[in-house]
Formats: sequence, C-alpha cells, structure tokens
Amino acid sequence: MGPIRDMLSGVGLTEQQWRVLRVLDEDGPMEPTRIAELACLLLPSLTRILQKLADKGLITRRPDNDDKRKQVIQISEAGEALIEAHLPASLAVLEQTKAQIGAERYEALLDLLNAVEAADAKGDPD
Amino acid sequence: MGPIRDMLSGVGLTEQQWRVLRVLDEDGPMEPTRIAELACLLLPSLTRILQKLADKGLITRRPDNDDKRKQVIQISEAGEALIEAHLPASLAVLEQTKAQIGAERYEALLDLLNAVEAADAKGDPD
DNA sequence: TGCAATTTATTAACATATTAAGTAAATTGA
DNA sequence: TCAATTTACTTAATATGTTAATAAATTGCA
Repeated sequence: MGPIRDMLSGVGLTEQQWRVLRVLDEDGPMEPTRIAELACLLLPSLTRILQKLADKGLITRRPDNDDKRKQVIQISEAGEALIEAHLPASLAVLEQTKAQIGAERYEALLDLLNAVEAADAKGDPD
Repeated sequence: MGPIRDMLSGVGLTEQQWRVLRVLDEDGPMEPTRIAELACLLLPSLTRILQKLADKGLITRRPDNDDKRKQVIQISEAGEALIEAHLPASLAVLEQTKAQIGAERYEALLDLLNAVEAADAKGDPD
C-alpha cells in the first residue's frame, strides 16, 4: 500500500483513518462495532482512531437513543470534502495495481486470502 | 497466523521474535541488517526485538572485528533449545494450513503476493 | 421482579510498524 | 589527507495490533 500511504501522508491521515472515513462516507452513520467490522479493525484500535478523527473535525459522535451503550458516528462535511478530494487518486492507485498484475490474478488473490483466513479460523478455536 | 501465535504465547515469544530466532538458527550468526532482510523487519523494529531476545538470553551479541559499525548476532544454546522444542509444532501448523487450502493454491498465493509487491514497488519510487 | 450473563465501548499495557533524526564508523574522491 | 558521503545501528515520536480488565447498559431467564 505504499503509493496510497504516500498520498494520504500529505493529508495527515493514516491508511486506517482513511478506511474508517470511507466506510462512513459509503454506508452512512453507524455504531463503532459495525465500523470495526467493515474496516477490519479491532474495537480498541477503532476507539483511538475515532478520537483522532473527531479531533480533526472529520466525524461527529452522538449517543444512540435506543441503546445507551451505543453511539452513532457520522462523517462531517469536512470529512466528506476530504474524501471527495482524494478518492479519485486513491481508486487510481488501486486500478493501477490491478492492471499491473491483471484483473484475473487480482480476483484470484482475494479468493486465496479468504481461503487462508477460513483455514486458519478452522484451526483457531476463537 | 492465529494458531502459531497461540503456541508462541505459551513460550512468551511474539511472532516476530520467533522469526528472528529461526533465521539465526537456520543461517547462523549474522549482522542485524541481514536479519532484518531475511525476517522482513525494519531496522528500528529489529533493534528492540534484539534487545528483548538478549534480555531473555536467547541470543548473544558481539562487535564485528572487521567493520566496527557492525555487530554479529548469534543464537544462544537456550535459543536453540527453544527452537528445537517448538519448531515441529510450528511446521505442523503451517502444513495444516497448506493442506486445508491445497498445496497448489498455497504456491499460487505466494506468487500472487510477490506480484503485488512488485507492482506496488513499481508505482512507489522508494 | 431480580440477578447473572451478555453486549458495547473504553482504557491499559505491551509489542510492532513507520518515519524521521541522530550518532558513530567506514568509504570515497579530489 | 580530509571533507563529503555512505553505511549500520539507535533513538524518538506517533499510530496500530492484541489481549485483558472494566464500566455501563441491556437481555434473558429463573
């Protein structure tokens, strides 16, 4: 992910922070547990990331009225603007990588990674 | 790598510390820079890992006589004993994963990961 | 109803990843 | 020979990964 990281470092964001922002931009407001699933992060990591994104003014938080343990995280206008400004470049990097290794091999890679995850999960009683 | 990590946590080692020990056990004494290459670690990370392994008495360090910038890291007898005691279990986990996804698919996965690395390196002027 | 078990999120503690900067030793080249 | 550069390693600062502990709210069942 070197190229994408280079792009993000100019904006002062890490890859994980960027991933959280993208999830919120794509799927709308949601609680931290769901963000963690979609962004492939553990909750303790996400807690720190949300604190930083809130400090930067890229997200807002509010309590959930139905379940007071939960909160609702939402991307801010500043966050949306940031996504809009840099998403094209991000997608271009991904497309370039896919093109260089070939679309078919790219799909095959994703399949294999899922297979390994499933295999390890079988051996791991978590 | 969940299963291997579970095994190592019982010994008080992390995956990276284990990897460094294995490299030293397989290829003999060498300098930190070479260890970093073989174990896929950056030197700052390796510096701390070597400190911890030395604290545990699993490695020894001595200055290099030819080039005083370098040092020579060597696995200790305790380190060798630890490898000998747990290598079979470690290899068994790997073989199990390979068996579950299939040897051919396992090879294909390694090839694809190398392809991605090469593609990203091309786009990344580092 | 009352309480144990579960869920959600945070905090803490330790380990690694990454980048940048710093230091010492060795090499290079005029 | 000596200033400039390169190499080897360390230190520092910031961020995430991972596990465990904890607090608060909710759930479910005796």
